Amino acid sequence: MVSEWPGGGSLTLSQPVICVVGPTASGKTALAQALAVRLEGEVVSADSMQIYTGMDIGTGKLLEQDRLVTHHGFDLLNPGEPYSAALFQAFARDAFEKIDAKGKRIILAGGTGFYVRAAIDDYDFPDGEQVDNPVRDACLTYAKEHGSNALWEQLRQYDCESANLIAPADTKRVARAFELYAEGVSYAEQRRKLSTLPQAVPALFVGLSVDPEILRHRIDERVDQMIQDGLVDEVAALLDKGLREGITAPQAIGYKEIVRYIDGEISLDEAIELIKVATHRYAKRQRTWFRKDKRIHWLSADDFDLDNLVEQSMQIILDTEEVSLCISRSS
RNA sequence: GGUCGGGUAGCUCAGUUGGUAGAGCAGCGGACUGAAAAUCCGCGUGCCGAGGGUUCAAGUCCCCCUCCGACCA
Repeated sequence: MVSEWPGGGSLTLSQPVICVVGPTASGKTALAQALAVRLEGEVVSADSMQIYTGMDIGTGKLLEQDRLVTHHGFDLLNPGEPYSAALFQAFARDAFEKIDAKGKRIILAGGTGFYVRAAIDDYDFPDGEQVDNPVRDACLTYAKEHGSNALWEQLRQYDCESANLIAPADTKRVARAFELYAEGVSYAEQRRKLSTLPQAVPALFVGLSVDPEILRHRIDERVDQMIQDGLVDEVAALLDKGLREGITAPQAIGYKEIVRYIDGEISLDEAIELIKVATHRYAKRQRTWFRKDKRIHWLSADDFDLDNLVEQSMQIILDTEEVSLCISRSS
């Protein structure tokens, strides 16, 4: 029964999803796989960039020959195709049910906080155009011609409450609020539900935390390693596969900078420096995002000791399930 | 050795006719319901290279020392 597990949930699973979260370069990939091996499970990757075919080195995707268990969420699309949190939600839940039906454990490994929440929590994405939304295009065109402030003023005319929740310069959200308005949905109403959003899927969370200074060094080394591993060639190959035409993929750190280098806009050294800085900032945003989620059990990964982290994670998993059993017996 | 630049926030630099300093980047904090590795919001005390002098008042003018760069020997 679903309600036996923390958070309850509307998706019926025999065991809770184990979510491994944390900033980039914290070791999520390794820990998730180790746990999957230990628990006879499969890994679902909640990563907005690893879903793209051919984006391997720059996304830190686990190499095919290194995969010891089945991984889901890799290589779903070509870099020219757009994607969204709503699409990931559907994909992830479908994967959850299939893995669970096989009697296997589900490990969700995610650096994309929004995707993790979309998969686990009860986010309700209204029906509508998944991609290439005409309302969005109209908004972006309007903002381009009249400025982002003018677009925001327009939103205020139609949906004042939502407009007040969004910064005028945050064009993406202003446009999104317009899309929702066109579908008869209030952005403000959606936002209001956020704080009390229930879980839709039974889950428990393990987070890897790394001292910011240590993580920064680790990131720098990882970026240098990516260059040595052939990131430039990888990006060059992707240009022939529509990387420029995409909406989501060209935003990836490590890719947009190398494209500028290939275009002769900046030197390779400048590109490498930009990648490092962008990754530090990304890690910072991930820290902020996950920090506020009180469900997460944090483990220190300052000095990455996989066996130790697996043991600590197992303890958290066992403890949580014991508590759940007690609750279900007493109720 | 000489001449000219320059030494101001972690970095790159602004600093008007002398009134004890401010931008960008980084960093830090935050937001986040269909692009999220995206988008956006907030946070700026630092012996103004050292010492001395002029002045009510010096990052700003004068002297001297020191370091870096360029040029001339």
